[in-house]
Amino acid sequence: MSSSGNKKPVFNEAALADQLRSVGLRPTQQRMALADLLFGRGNRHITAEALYSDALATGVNVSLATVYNALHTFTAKGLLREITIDSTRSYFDTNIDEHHHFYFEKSGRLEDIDRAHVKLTRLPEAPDGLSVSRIDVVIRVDG
Amino acid sequence: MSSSGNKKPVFNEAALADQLRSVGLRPTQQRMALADLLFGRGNRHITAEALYSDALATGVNVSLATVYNALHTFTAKGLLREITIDSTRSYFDTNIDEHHHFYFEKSGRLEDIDRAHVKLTRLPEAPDGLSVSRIDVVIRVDG
DNA sequence: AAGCAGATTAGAATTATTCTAATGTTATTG
DNA sequence: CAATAACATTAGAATAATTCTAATCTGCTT
Repeated sequence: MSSSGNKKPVFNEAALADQLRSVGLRPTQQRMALADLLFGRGNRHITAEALYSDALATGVNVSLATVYNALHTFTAKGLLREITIDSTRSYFDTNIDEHHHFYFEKSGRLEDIDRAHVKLTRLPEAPDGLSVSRIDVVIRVDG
Repeated sequence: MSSSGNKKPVFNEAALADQLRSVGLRPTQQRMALADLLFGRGNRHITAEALYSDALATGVNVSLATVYNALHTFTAKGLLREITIDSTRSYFDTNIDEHHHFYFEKSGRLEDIDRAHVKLTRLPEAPDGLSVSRIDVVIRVDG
């Protein structure tokens, strides 16, 4: 499957494998295939189900449970960022730089907004000496 | 149940009923009781399950389905605002003024941030002449 | 008071996700 | 380069949150 599959990886295999190893993950067949789908074709905002469909469509042999495992593991290792829009829509964003989002309510699509375009001022202190782990800004538009 | 129940409403019944009627909703027993729990004791960030427990605890006879119905109806009528933090945590906020939130990751609690404390500048245009229906800012703190 | 639209209900159904425990794969070690 | 241990994958069951269904009930209008 790896060298003669019907969809060759967009990224160099060795580089992908190294990226996984560098965060302490074994470059298994499934992770390699999913990582290629995720990172090999520009930034994506993708749901678990959609990635699973993508994988099946490209002939990758993987179970839905593994897709969830991989997405959560990648997120925990900082390779992805999870964006929850509502209780039935959770996206994994391959752009891990600090940035924000437009959310198109009709299509359910997300679009990145560069951090330079949103400035937060007079931000209150995190109470009690706690530290801020993340700031999410979602701009919902009605289209 | 309404006038001699073991928990009297904090709000004046007639005023609550008028509030419901003014948005086109019948002031039924269940809605009145839920509205009182929601609006009769200061701003709240509450989940459907928690409101259901509250209702049972105060002797209100209501089903979980009705709690969901009421929360969604109230939200659609603009009496509540729904805040989704992650796929398993959806809160209904009785504060419908424009404002933002701290989210305490350990406790799962939300806390309001007044709009005056967050300033968004250089906000990009909504694409295509679409209009912005809402902006959510969530600041996650690790405590 | 009657009738109807709207509301409520219990329980089944659905959806997204996680768990379980058996099997398979990768990396290491000698 | 075989044995092994640790990690990963899998199918299917289980769970959790929410929604649906269809029967019953209640508030409002006449």
